[in-house]
Amino acid sequence: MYETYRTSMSKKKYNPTESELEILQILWDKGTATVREVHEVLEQVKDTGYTTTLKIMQIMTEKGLLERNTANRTHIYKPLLSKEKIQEKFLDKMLNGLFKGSENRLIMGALDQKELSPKDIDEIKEYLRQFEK
Amino acid sequence: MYETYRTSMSKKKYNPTESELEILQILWDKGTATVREVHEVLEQVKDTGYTTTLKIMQIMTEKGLLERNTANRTHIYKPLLSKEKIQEKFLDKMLNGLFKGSENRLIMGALDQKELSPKDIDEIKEYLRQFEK
DNA sequence: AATATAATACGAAGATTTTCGTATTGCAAA
DNA sequence: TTTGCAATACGAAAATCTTCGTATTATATT
Repeated sequence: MYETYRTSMSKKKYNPTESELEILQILWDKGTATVREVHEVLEQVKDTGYTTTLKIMQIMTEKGLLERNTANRTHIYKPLLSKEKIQEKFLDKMLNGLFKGSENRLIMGALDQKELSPKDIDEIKEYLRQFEK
Repeated sequence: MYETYRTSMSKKKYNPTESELEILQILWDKGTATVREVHEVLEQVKDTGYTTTLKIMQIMTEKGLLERNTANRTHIYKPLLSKEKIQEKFLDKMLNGLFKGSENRLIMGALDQKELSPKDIDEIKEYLRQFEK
């Protein structure tokens, strides 16, 4: 009933592609969804066909990024990796790549670009405290 | 003497690929370099052939990512986009993509992952001040 | 029951990126 | 000058990612 091909990808850390990431974000948001549901959100942002979305989600399942319930004719998909996990992975890549040696530029850049709420600011200040000596 | 093909890519914001990014980072570091020099750094990290590096750098020049001085037989390459510009672009992508809605998780994640020096911390604290109303 | 609708499966074409082999040529050393 | 090495040019294969058309089948509608 539940499928999750993971043949030969067990350990290999898998990097979602651009398209896969878009789909993951929709699934994280919804928790669980059918291809149709994902596609309806996707096509508002991107000009793409239904079978394209389907195909990518099928491939993602093969890769072990998604799991699907095939009990009914209309399959229901669920992400296998948490948003937090993937965020961490990408962040790590940035810090050890593009921002290596200028890590705090990433932090300040983020502070610049986003209007953070006073609450966010406080949260960050509080968070900073733990690093002082 | 100086080449920079920019045919038909004038406005199109160009996204460096994974491999291109690796090369850019070496060039930002060195300021200017030959293919050989770039390749010698690259192959310490990655199993790759000389002509592969050459080819990619040639393509990058066509794309307008690099400029090369062909006065001598051994060409000298230089990045055309600043590290800061690209950093900003990627950061922007993260904030509007993966981290949309949880922007401060990016900041806190960055604080976690890197051991920031006390100097960095102070800098960030100082920087934060400007956002408090 | 017949027909229409909607879903999956799947192969293959397209597009992009990456890798590599080979040809050509400049330059230095013998 | 001849030989050998190092550099570029370039095409094409390989690999990966994306898109799409078509076939098949389950479910709903009439």
